[in-house]
Amino acid sequence: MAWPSERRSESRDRILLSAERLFTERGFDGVSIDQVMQDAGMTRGAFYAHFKSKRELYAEAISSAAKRMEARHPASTDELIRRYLSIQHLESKAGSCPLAFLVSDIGQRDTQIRETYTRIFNALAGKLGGEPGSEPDDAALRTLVLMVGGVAVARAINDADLAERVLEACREGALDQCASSAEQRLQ
Amino acid sequence: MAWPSERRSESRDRILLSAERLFTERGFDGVSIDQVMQDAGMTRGAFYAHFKSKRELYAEAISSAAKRMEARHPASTDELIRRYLSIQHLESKAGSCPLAFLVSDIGQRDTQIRETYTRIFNALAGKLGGEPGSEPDDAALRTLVLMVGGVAVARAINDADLAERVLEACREGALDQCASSAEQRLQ
DNA sequence: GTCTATAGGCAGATAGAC
DNA sequence: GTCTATCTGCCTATAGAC
Repeated sequence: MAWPSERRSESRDRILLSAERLFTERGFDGVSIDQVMQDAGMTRGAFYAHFKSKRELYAEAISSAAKRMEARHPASTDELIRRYLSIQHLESKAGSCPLAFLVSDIGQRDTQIRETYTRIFNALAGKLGGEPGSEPDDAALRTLVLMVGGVAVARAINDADLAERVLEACREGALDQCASSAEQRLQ
Repeated sequence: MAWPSERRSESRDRILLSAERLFTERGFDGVSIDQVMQDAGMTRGAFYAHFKSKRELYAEAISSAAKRMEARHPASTDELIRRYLSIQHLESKAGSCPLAFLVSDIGQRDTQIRETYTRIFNALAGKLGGEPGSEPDDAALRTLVLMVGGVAVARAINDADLAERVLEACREGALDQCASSAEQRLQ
């Protein structure tokens, strides 16, 4: 969902870009408006000329980060799974998926933010299986949980070898599930 | 791992119990020491007679919450999966699993806290498959990611029906995986 | 050990000059 | 639109009375 009636200034876009990166990396409480504005090359006072509140910025940043990811999605589902469940994604400082990086941050936020998260989740699940436009099927939900959960867990644990093994195990599981689900659809 | 050399006062246990519930529900930044102490029936000043810092309390609370869960684990793996991936677990105000509820909170914390999380993760993974004492196998890692990820995602999304469907899809996947993994071990 | 009081810092949001 | 300055409130942590 876009906000077509709103003007997009260059400053606004710079704030949003900084917010995407910082919020995804550190969560809502881990980032101050001051830090976002400094990263964007401005001072605090200018913030409220572009956004109503920190919460509004957070919701827009998550939505914008998801759109940016979507724009770079590979054509093949297999390739998407491989890139998502990779060390590169885990360690990326930009372009990370808010579904995984913020999954346990969202439950504490307000309705608008949780709606944004749910919309993004549904969109990605729809890409992974089921008829487009209708509800995603169970296999797609499982695959997406393996992707989101795998990245979230690998980021939490403090053991690089175990993190790699988690990513690999989930990658195999997700690819298997996708293959057998596509097979079933051909029957 | 316990701290056997430390005395356990009744007050200390009450603080810890409140911290388990509040931190698991709202995360590190979502809870103040004031709130924990009020919940435990004391005032702020008494806190530092029992814990060195908020971070220390957080680490101990996560560890303690995991131990409390473990003590109530059912004998059967299937039953564990069913209870973990249930609405009751999702909505429980106490006895929830910090692995799922805090998964994307942990990456922002210090080494001690991340080590605690990793240790708990390994312990639960070991219960789900592989030889006891050695490293958990890939199927166990996948099963645990489905459980942790399923609960985390279901908590994040703002759609009760979809949350139920996510839990159910993960439950089926985890039970299937467990069954076929046990089968393989018998061969 | 528990209390009240407070130090010292940082946060979100606003006001008004330019 | 962007700046500096400030209001207001909450936080962690400590000091000192009891």
